[in-house]
Amino acid sequence: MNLKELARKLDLSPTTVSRALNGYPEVNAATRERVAEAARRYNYQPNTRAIRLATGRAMAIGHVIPLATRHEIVNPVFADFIAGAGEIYSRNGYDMLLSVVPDDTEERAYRELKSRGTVDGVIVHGPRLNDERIPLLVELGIPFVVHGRATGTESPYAWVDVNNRRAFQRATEFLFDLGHRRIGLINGLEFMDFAIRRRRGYEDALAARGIAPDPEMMVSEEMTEGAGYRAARRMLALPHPPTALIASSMIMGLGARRAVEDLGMKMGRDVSIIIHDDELSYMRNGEDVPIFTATRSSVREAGRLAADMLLGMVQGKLTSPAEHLMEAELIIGGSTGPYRS
Amino acid sequence: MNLKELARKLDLSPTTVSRALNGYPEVNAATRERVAEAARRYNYQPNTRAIRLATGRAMAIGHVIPLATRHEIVNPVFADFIAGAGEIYSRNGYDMLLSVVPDDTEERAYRELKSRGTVDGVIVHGPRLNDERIPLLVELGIPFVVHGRATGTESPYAWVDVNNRRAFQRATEFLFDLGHRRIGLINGLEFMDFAIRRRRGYEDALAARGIAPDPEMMVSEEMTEGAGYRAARRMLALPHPPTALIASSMIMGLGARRAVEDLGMKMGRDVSIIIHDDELSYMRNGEDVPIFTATRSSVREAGRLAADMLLGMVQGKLTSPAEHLMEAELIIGGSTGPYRS
DNA sequence: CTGAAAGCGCTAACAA
DNA sequence: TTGTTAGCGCTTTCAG
Repeated sequence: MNLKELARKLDLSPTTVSRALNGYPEVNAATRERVAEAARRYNYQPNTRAIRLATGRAMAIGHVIPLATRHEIVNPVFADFIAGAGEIYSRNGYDMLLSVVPDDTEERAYRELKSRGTVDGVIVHGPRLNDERIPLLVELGIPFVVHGRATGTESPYAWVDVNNRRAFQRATEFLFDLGHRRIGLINGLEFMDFAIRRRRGYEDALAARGIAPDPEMMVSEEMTEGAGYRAARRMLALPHPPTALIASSMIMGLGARRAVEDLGMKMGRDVSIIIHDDELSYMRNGEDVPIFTATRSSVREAGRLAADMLLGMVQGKLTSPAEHLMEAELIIGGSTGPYRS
Repeated sequence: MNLKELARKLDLSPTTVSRALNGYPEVNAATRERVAEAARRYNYQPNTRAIRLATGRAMAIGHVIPLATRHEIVNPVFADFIAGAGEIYSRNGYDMLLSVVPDDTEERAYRELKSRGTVDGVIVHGPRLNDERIPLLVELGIPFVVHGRATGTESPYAWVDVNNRRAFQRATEFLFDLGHRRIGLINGLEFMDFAIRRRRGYEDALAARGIAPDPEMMVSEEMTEGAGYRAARRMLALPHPPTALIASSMIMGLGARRAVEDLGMKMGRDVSIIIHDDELSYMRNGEDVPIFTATRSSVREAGRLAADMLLGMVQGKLTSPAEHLMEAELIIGGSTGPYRS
């Protein structure tokens, strides 16, 4: 059943039916009702391909994941973020396009996205230090929102992020309060923006206690289990080993735990580990309190928020994200870009 | 730059240009070269929206993730699978659509996919026991490939899977060989097909040793860290506790390790844990040998394979996946569906 | 308030 | 080997 057929059944022109269905004000209320009823009866579904061609909009948002950051997908944060964004898209009739692009092809990928018109906007995942994608997207005129931030970029852009710095500062302080004095950091690669911020939080906490950061206590590696394993092993084998570790991701943390095991040490006695993004790190005395990082529901809200912002930009009816930010304590959204209140 | 403009520059009809660019045989070689050259010079990119409307194809494949299975995304296997599939899509000019759909809306979601024509085919993730999606997709006539299998479904369908049964059988045997006699299974929810197969592998190994499965040694829960934690705690607190655990996912395994820690036990002495999908479970004496499960590269190959099969179905030029299967030892692909050799 | 007509940018018969 | 002519199913002026 397409528009023309439906119109014929109703003895109306396709134009009127289209207008009725799309909520144009000039349609007679009775007519509109009749149209709506018929659309329901015949289970009319507009053909998206035709809409896209006619309007010139793609009705789709791209989520671009650099292959190098593929591991990002494995992050629970990513799943929740995507789920949140997906909600907003489907509510608004948009599709979500996932592209995993090889790092060396990234620029071309964005240019094609633009010239072929497959998406109306993009969510940028895994921002890096001085991320070149941001000026590129600005230049191309593709609306975008960054999941995270890109230190060093001076182009204005919209972003949604969690407070990585504070999370690691708090985690470090927490360990200090427990009596630890030598704390190792097992971090992701420090060209990733979040990793930089996490390190800063860790160092801030050290500084507050008047402790100078020790290079041997800080590892920056790819976020894999193997890297976490090797990092922990190395640190724990030092003449003056750490008594606690902070791991920057679930998967690195798993590796670190495994290293402790292989070294014949005992968790909690010989060494303690705090894992960022670890669900159980939220719990204190059995209560589900977020201690160090964003909760699952707030990450999901971040996804909704980012999608919301982006659709606003795409459709030209922008709103300030400010009120959302109040709701989700751990999420710092913001924009120096095109937002109006 | 669109087709018409390009044609005008070349003093040719849009038809000829289209044919030249799309490799139709009837075009003069010289003309084709001239066209290709011009397309390059003017950086001509065909408008996907127009192609889609004109051909009636969506040029897109949907990956549908039930919200209940959202956690699937967090699985490293998912990331690799997606990355593999994505390769094939982009090589063939297809887009990858990700839809995370609420469980109660799933049927409607598929019907819409069909009637709005947003995708040409679908990859079904997280198949369940007697999965109703399979007959539905067959009924709707949407080409699909299942990532995994659905026990109990008698409609024929194409699928790509890893050998979950064998993986868990081997893991269990491995623990037996190490001297363990009481082994706990921390499994995902057993309406998920993979969880059923894993349990079967575990039970097969027990049976081979003449050991009857003990219900107290088998937990089936949502694949979260909290569930893994609680399951391990409960089992380890039993009067006759297990000396080893097999966890069905990284995230459950992390929870289990945490439980061991909280109970003041020592990994490797008081209890051993094998985690499925755990990168380090591949390593034996430092050598990178897959022991229990699929390797990252074979999962990626599975994604490629599934995408390949699906595109074949979609485009009507089907080929048998048999040869791929030889390459990737741990992947069992197959189809009782529309494949010809 | 409703309709006629043109057009979005491509593809695919059918002619030449 | 190339061109002419209709569409694909919708939206969007412009008239009425």
